[in-house]
Amino acid sequence: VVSCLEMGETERRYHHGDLRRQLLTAALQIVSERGLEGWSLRGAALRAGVSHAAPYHHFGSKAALLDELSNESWALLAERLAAIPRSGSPLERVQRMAVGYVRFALENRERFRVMLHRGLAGTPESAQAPTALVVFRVLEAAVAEAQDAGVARPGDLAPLVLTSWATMHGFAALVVAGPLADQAPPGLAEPLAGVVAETLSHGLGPT
Amino acid sequence: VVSCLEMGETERRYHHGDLRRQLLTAALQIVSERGLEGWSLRGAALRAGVSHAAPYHHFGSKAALLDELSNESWALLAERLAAIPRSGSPLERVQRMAVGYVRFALENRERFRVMLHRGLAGTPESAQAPTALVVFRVLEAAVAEAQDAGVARPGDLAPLVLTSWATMHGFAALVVAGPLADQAPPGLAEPLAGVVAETLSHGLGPT
DNA sequence: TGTACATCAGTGAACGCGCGTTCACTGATGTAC
DNA sequence: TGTACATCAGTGAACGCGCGTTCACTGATGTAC
Repeated sequence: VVSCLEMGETERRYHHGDLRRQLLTAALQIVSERGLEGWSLRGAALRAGVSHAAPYHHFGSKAALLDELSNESWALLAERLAAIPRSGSPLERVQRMAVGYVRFALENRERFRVMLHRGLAGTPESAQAPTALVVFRVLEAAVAEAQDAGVARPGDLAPLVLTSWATMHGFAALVVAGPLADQAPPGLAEPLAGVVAETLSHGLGPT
Repeated sequence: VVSCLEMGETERRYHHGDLRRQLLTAALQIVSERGLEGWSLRGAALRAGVSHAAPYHHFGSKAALLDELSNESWALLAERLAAIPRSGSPLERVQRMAVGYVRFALENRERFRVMLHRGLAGTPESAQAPTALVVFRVLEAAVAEAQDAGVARPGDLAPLVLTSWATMHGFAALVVAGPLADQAPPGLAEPLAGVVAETLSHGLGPT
């Protein structure tokens, strides 16, 4: 008997335990090719090489799959921001986080679009918020360190964190899925993110 | 013969010249009730009290109606920002623009959602960009005035404008259609926008 | 002022499509004895 | 080590729906003479 884990990537069919993952990446691919309106559960199943009813053994509904994709992406972004090393001033770290945020959005356009989409789609966005707030926590910790080091303005933490998040998120949104998309040469967005991050970090500094 | 203009609001049927407008507001209402996925051309026609084929005399397609709604909303926002009076320091005006931006998004949630949606939806967002960039121009002028007055950091204008736009847009997006929506008590968003705007304006200031 | 006519903005029937979801089924898997 | 059996993860047919869009039509409108 050959164990599941020893089977080749493509020859797995029954009970491979991988279909869930494959459906998620299939959905992501379709989104990147045909846009957010263009993807369907059936399409994802087809691309995963499986009947259109199969997804229902892994996801309760179309929306559930998209939610999972969104939550996973927020978590990925949070991980990435948290992994930014503590070298130099804590404010410089926040600055690097801003650039990392934008780079994440640029490198994972579909993921970022899905993340934005979930807030937009239904009125009950209850499922998304908790995961996305992990990003807030990561930023909060970084800004708090800057305050402790005396390089950020003292006082209420929340406004500083919100300004940081807003600036990163806004720039990413404008550039990846907003009016600034395809507006400038592709290589320009990241250096621009750099100077935007500088301006932000200047704004966080003491008076 | 009774002229079109003299007819009552509801009794207009043929050639009233108003259906275009009615379809737009109907679409907006449906979006606010059922979300962006929930609206349809047929639904808008129904709500406007007209057959489902009638819209095609005013809009080439479903997407065209949505584009018009988006462009109109961007223009509305730009107008509103431009109308903010020049009292006090030019930086304070930018600050008031940030608050106005967020307030616009909060007061016109559906419009703002449509604006965000157009960037997300199709890959060819060619139609949206030009109108949306009017907002950029308005901010650009305001920040330039601050530079001229010596209250904003001298040098490249673009990074300062982009940081401003990103911060306003990001905060609005987070609060109206993002993870922060329905996260805090409704009345909290606007004062928060105030302090975020302060932090932003501090960031624009000279070193 | 009256009449003929082009144009305009509606109507309603119809087409065709892809979709989400359900259901009874079947074959593979892993486990208890 | 074999065997019986519960469970699991697929299949394919089917349901029903609402949608965007097209088309031939018709009645209202405004205009040229």
